[in-house]
Amino acid sequence: MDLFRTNGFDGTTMRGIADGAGVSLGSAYYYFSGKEHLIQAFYSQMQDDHLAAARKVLETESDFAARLRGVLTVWVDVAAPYHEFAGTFFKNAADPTSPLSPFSPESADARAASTAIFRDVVEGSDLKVASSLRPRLPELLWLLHMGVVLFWVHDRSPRQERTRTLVAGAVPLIDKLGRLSRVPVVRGVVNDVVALLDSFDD
Amino acid sequence: MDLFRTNGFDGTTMRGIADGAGVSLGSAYYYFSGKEHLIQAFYSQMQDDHLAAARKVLETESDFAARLRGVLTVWVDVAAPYHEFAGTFFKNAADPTSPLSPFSPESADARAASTAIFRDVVEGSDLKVASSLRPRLPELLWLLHMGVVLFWVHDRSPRQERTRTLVAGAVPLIDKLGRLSRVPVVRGVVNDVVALLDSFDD
DNA sequence: GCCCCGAGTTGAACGCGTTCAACATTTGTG
DNA sequence: CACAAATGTTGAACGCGTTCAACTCGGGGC
Repeated sequence: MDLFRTNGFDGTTMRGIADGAGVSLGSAYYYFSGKEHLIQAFYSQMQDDHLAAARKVLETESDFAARLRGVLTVWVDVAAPYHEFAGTFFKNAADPTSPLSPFSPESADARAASTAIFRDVVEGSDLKVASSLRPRLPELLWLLHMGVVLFWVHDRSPRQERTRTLVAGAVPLIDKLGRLSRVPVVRGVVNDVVALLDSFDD
Repeated sequence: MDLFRTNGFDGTTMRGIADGAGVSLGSAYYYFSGKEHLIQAFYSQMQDDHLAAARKVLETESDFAARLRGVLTVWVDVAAPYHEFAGTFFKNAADPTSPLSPFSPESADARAASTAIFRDVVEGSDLKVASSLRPRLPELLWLLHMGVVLFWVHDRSPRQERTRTLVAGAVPLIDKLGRLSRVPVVRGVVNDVVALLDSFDD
């Protein structure tokens, strides 16, 4: 971890890692199938930290907007230490053939765990949305989360303030949009959107 | 191009490229600063092809939905030959430190050219949207395009049919949403969204 | 005591992307 | 024409991720 933080992902060598761990190069490969595998460790560590931090938020907040904002903001906090080399980190995750991709079958568990957080965000709140939309909301919020992550990766502002501002600004809009989804004129389009999502469920 | 198509990005070696071109390894590096640079060639080639194909669509269609759908579908057509190794292609593009990232300063020109297509899509049509939204629409459609690209990269269906279905299904919704944006209740939220976008224009 | 098996360890070796000092060729100038 | 500067060209060399045949070693089975 120190090596990655100091030298970045590409700057850190397997030989350096082996040396640092006091083992030979070959032994490093005995325990980790490759350099990518080391990222997995980060990935699930971050996920666990986020889950724990999110739970704390969800214990204290009951308002939907506050819950959503809390969960998203807390992710920025948890991910902050890794921001510097998050680029090369997510570079590998963007490869659809990589098991690290958030859309890959191998990530299904992690994705489900993450979606569960957002299900909790919705279900523990008093949010009222169009009935057709409700069951789709957790995965849509997860997608929003992925969008925030993408923004965060490209965010060069100190302490990732821009990402925090984005979350603070976007969440009330999501909240409003949720309410709006029940208005008759809007509900029609919302139902269409949900129908489109359903059609991709094979 | 043949080599990339046959062996994928990682499977293609600079030595192989040099051999195939009948020059030495060193010469390959004289003309291309690195393997990444070769992707740039694809990138702009595809962009040019898309621009040309999009223009043809925009010459014949006047309805907004038809124009948008045409431009997006035509991209899938243009990109189809490269779909196999598009993964490793976009893997590098996802790195925010890479000049290949669609959000990087180096891609500003390409991004502007692409956004211009969508400006044409909007301005050449009879679309009526909330006045505040209109100037933002081109970049929002470009963002939609990036979403389609992301979906396309992960699309394993033959001939990328799923992506085409997505476009066919999503475009009418965008169209409806555009109309909806003028309805008083909705307009408020739309204005808020635009205000949020504006606030990130520093 | 002996043997063996499997878990753990090692560093040489491979192919890769990339760099670079040396060389070859073309172009411009007197 | 000469000859220097600019423009190409080359393959050896470097460091990297990764592989693998050879090795060490502890602890059962007889």
